[in-house]
Amino acid sequence: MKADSDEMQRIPAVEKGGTDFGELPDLLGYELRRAQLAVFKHFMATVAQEDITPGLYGTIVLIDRNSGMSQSDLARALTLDRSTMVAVIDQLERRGLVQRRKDAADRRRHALHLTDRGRSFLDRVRRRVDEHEGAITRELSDEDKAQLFALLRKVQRGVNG
Amino acid sequence: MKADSDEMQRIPAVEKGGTDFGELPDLLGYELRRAQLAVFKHFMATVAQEDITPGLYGTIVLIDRNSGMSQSDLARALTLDRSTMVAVIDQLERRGLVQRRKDAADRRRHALHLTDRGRSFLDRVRRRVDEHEGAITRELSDEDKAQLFALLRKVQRGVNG
DNA sequence: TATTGTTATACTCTATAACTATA
DNA sequence: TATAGTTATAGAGTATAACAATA
Repeated sequence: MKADSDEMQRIPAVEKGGTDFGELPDLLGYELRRAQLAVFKHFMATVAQEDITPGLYGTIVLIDRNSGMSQSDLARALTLDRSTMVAVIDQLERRGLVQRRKDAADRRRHALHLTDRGRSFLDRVRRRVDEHEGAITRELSDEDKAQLFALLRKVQRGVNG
Repeated sequence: MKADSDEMQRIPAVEKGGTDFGELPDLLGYELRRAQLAVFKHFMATVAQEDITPGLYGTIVLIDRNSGMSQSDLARALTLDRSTMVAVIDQLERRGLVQRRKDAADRRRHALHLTDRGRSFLDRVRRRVDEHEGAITRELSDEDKAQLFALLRKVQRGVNG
């Protein structure tokens, strides 16, 4: 099951030769996709100088909070295959943000740690991400925000549960 | 901070060796992503017999509503490159759902139309999609739904506007 | 010149299968 | 046997660049 692609979008009132091709139905999936895409784009613009993606950011946050966790732990936490983590950690290590350390107790494992540089990178990026978060929710009151989070979780409960 | 607070997003409770690696911060992007992923998965499961994706469904809906539109029109409506549409329409034509017709007025254009089979396919799938929509919103009251759509659009306005 | 459809190409993200080294 | 990390490979979805036909 893949193809979690970025193709589901509502029609941005496309005017071409005066023609408007209308919108897709009022489907929750469409609206979620659109919102998510817009937020993703904004994230990327806000942290452009740092060369990082939401996924990479999440990875670093997780390693910071769970120093010593293994790549497989991380893969499970992110619902990714462990083979997928390899290139991710490769990249972060190449950039000097993360370090793989042989786990003494279980030598199959790579204990993951942020480097000093990784920590200061995280601090810096976190400020940007906070800025981003403030910007994308600027139209929302505190109550709106709470409502939105609650509703999104309700949807997830409905879909899964 | 954290614990199983209702307001924190949980990483798929990864218990491995009794270890829980915690959660990512309460970021709207994460929550949107998770909800969207869950909904996408549910869509795919619901229409599994029909071999269609949300993107393909949207394409067919659009062609149905705008018979005769060109591939470029469609690309603009979906915010995709027109080169990307080629393979999409190829597939739908191969499956006998869509037809390319030379536009008499402008012979560069391919006027797109659903075939009879395409229309009955759409009818069939639409029933499934409605079913899907009902299922994923089953935890939501009508008011909740209206709220959620409104909030998602508010976010988009905040991000773009 | 500009636009439509097309091809060739490439990039990102992800998965599966199979290998190795451990356990 | 089972697990951790790795590699090779594949597939989906997308974009860019360039070209022929047409406007």
